Formats: sequence, structure tokens, C-alpha cells
Amino acid sequence: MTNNVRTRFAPSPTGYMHIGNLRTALYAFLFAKSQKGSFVLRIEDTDQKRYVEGATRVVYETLKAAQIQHDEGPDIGGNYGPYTQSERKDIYKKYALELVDKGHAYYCFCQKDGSENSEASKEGYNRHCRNLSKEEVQSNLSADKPFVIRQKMPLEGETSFNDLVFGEIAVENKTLDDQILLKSDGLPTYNFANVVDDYLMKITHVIRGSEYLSSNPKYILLYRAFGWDIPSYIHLPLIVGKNDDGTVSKLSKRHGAVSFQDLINDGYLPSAINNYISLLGWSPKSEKEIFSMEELIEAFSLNGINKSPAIFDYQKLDWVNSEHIKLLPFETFSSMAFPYSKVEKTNLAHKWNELAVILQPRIHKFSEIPALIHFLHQLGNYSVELFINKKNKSTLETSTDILTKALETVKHIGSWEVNALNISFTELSEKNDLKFGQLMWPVRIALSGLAVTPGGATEIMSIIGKEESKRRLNLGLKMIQNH
RNA sequence: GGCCCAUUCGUCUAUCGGUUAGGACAUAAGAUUCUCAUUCUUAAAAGAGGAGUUCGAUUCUCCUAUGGGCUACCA
Repeated sequence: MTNNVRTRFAPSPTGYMHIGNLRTALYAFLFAKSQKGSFVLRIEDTDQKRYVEGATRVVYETLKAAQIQHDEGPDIGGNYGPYTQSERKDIYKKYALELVDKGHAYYCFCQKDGSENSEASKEGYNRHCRNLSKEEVQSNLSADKPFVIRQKMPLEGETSFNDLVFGEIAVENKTLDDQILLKSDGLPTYNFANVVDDYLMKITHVIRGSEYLSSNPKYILLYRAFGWDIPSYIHLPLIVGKNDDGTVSKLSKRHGAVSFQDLINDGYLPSAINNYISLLGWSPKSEKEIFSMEELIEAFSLNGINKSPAIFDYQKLDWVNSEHIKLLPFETFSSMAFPYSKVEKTNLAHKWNELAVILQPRIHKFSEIPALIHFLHQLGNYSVELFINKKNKSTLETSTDILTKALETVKHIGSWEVNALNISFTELSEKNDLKFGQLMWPVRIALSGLAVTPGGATEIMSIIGKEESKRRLNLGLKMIQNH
């Protein structure tokens, strides 16, 4: 006895997890968990042509990494298995034949390509085999002719259903194709399998992308043909990408990273990805924007889902990610960021801890790190113009003076660490009646060759060491003098 | 082509007939900071167009436009 909420995520294993699919999984998971219900994973691998080795593993790994844990599924079992469609072949056949018996479906012996009995037609299948006599069917079957089973759509009237997001949707039955239920290889199409499985697995709320909205009346007709109860429907607005010409289209590779794995490789945190995509098409109706998974479950509600497609915005993702990075305990950040830093086999490795401290509040994603710290390995060419800065009243003349004094100061510093450096430079600024910022601008430029750096001048000095610091300060001074 | 759906700042969104149309990202300016960044303050920025219904429409209805989805022996 259970009237508990049951939702499912039913990906087709393609070898990667598209961000739109991940969001569907997330919403189905959030809704189930917010209702104390169950979340089921089902693998929809009925398309043999698209079979990809190891693709189901990607599904498991992604869901695990994203903390979207299912309660039932191929890998962990459950009371309604098997959860992989290719293992349910006999079930679909049985139900398809039941529909044929009831007169809601029929055998079709038409060939896929050309020929007289072809279904080729711009208006869809011409229903050639819809009214074959029992004898004709039987003789074709005996002759071992390949066949498919098609749904016999009503020719009149209309079919409607109520979507929890989109509301009442009605379609005229005559616009519906006699779609294929069972393919000639004996496997079901998605259109058939999803209905049979959702029923057998006792799914109460079907959550999926809105690309299925217009086919849903066909599924409704299937439920009715079987005499089954119809589940609740929640169709989600699509996630789209913005093209260079300003138009939008279904999010794809040309827009940037579109799979969970791509985003991870780019240095985004799973928690940030969840957080961001949860907000694409759903609003918590509060001003809170940064959520942990627990908070999402707590806040999730169906009436926050909206209907219009949402553009995937990498800039906002960056911001959400930076907020999640700042929330990380330092040790966690440090160990996660290290592999991205490419610092392991360099002389910066033993300075990693210091680096991590200044990196954590500054970066949006881990992949930014190598470019940010490259100047520590090697000082690039830079323009003397950088020494000129209005805000800090820095000119080439003042810079010459300051760098000369800085070099002098540096010589006499005994302990080469940030605090000692700060003390010495603070003294220097006071002695010369300069604001700290005024003093440090040219110093930082000479040390880094960059207008924006992770960390200030003293932190940079401490990391690159005394000799290298002196060399770079001298270099800067010479550049100005030769200018 | 047919069918279905959508349309509030550049972007994500709030508003469930009466608001100076709110927030966030991005952008710009300023302040703070031991330098850049962080942080803080401020600014600029929106109801696709046209008819209705109504005392009153961003909100309800219709039309148009634009965009998207479906129309496979893919899901």
C-alpha cells in the first residue's frame, strides 16, 4: 500500500550527460525528496544503433558526483525491476500484443524504404496496414515477413490532459500519427516503453523536458487503451543556448560546455552546477540564490517552475561557482584546486598552500588557475604603461623613485615572509609619506607584469623568493629608464 | 507545411487586476581595503505589437509578430 510520490529519471545512455538531462534528473529528484517519495533510475537503451560502450557507467558516475541519488535502479535493484529496458523486451511484446487484441494497435508490414507499400509521405504514415484482414496478417506472419506494431489512433475527436506546469493541453486526434510501438527488431520505441514502464514502476509524477509535450496526447491514448490510471505530468521548459547571431537554439556544443563532465573539467563544482541549473526554469520565490542540495530539497516546489525556455548563462554560473568555492573549507579547496594548478612538478609546489590562500577568494572556476599564476613561473613581457595609474597617482617618475627605494629596502630584509615584508614596506611608505597603495602599485607591476594579480605584491614576493623579486624589480626599473 | 508551446531589464527571474514593476548576474561610477581581487554603496536597464473585457491591465480573452518544440523502426 503506497500512495507515495514516485518519480523517475530515464536517460538514454549516450556516453555523456547533457546539462538539460541533468536538470530533469535534478528536478525529479528534488520533487521526490521534497515529498519524501522515491526517485527511480531507468536506463532507456532501446536504440541499438546508438549503443555506446560504458555509457551507463557515465550515468551512474554523474548522478553520484552530482549527489542525485536514486532509490531504485539497475545498479541497486528495487521491487519493480529490471530497470534496464533492453532487459524488458518480453514485457513490451506482451503489452503490445494485448493492444492488438483490444483493437488499439495493429501489425504493419510496410518497408522502411521506397516501394509500393512504403510509408513514405510528408504527412506521415499512410495507414496502409491499418485495416489488414486477420487472414492477411496471418499469412504475412507465417511468411516470416518483418513487421512493426503501430498504435491505432482515433480518427476523430480530441485528446487532452492537464500538465502541472503548462496546464490544459488539447490536440485533435486526426493530427496524430499511427506511431510505431514495437520496432521490427522486437524492441519498443520510447513512445511505447515509457508508458508501459511508468505504469509498471508505479510512477506517480512524470517529469521530463517539454519536447515531449506535443507527443503526450499519444501517451494518454495509450493509457486509456490499456485502462490504466494516468500519472501527473510536469513538463520542464527547455534549456537553450545563445548563438553568435543572437538567436537561440537547444543548448549544444557550439555554446560551450554542455555536459556535466565538460563542466567539471572546466573547474565547476557539482554543487554549483546543481545550484545554477536548479534556477533555470524554477524560482524559489525568495531572494536566496545560493543553495546546498539540502536547501534545494527544502525549497523546491512545483509552482515555482515556469514555462518559457531559459538561456544557459555561463557568466552567472561562474558567479554561483565562485560563491560555492568561497564556502569550501580551505583544506577541501586546496586539495581540489591543486590538480588544476599544474604546479606539481614546478618549484612552486612547496608554495602551494600560500597560493591556495590567495586563490580561493578570487577565482570563479578551477580552470582559471594556471593562467592566473603563470606569471609566477615566468615574467612575461609587459608595457611600461602599466606603471602609470591615476588612482594611485603613479607615474613613470614616481615609479622610478619607488622601485629604487624598494630595491634598497629589500636588500635589508632578513626574514623573507609576508608579515616581515609588510612591516618593512609599511615603514618605507611612512618614511616617504606615501600611501601604501601608492607605494605598492609599481612594485606589484614590476613583480608581475600584470594589472590584476592573485594576491598583493608582498604575497607575490614571498612566493617567488628574494632573488627573483630583486631581479624583477631591477628589470622594471631598467624598463622605465630605457623608455 | 501541420500541430503544440512560449514572450517582464542584455541574461536568470518576482508579480497570482491596483506596485515608484522587486531581486540576482553582467555593465558603469564611487567608497572601503596593506597593492589587484574580495566587500559595500549607487547608477543605467524590462512588460513584443494591436484590439478587446474591466473603474483599472504586465497579469484575463482574441489577433499579429517573433522564438522554440514535435512531426523517425531517436529518445
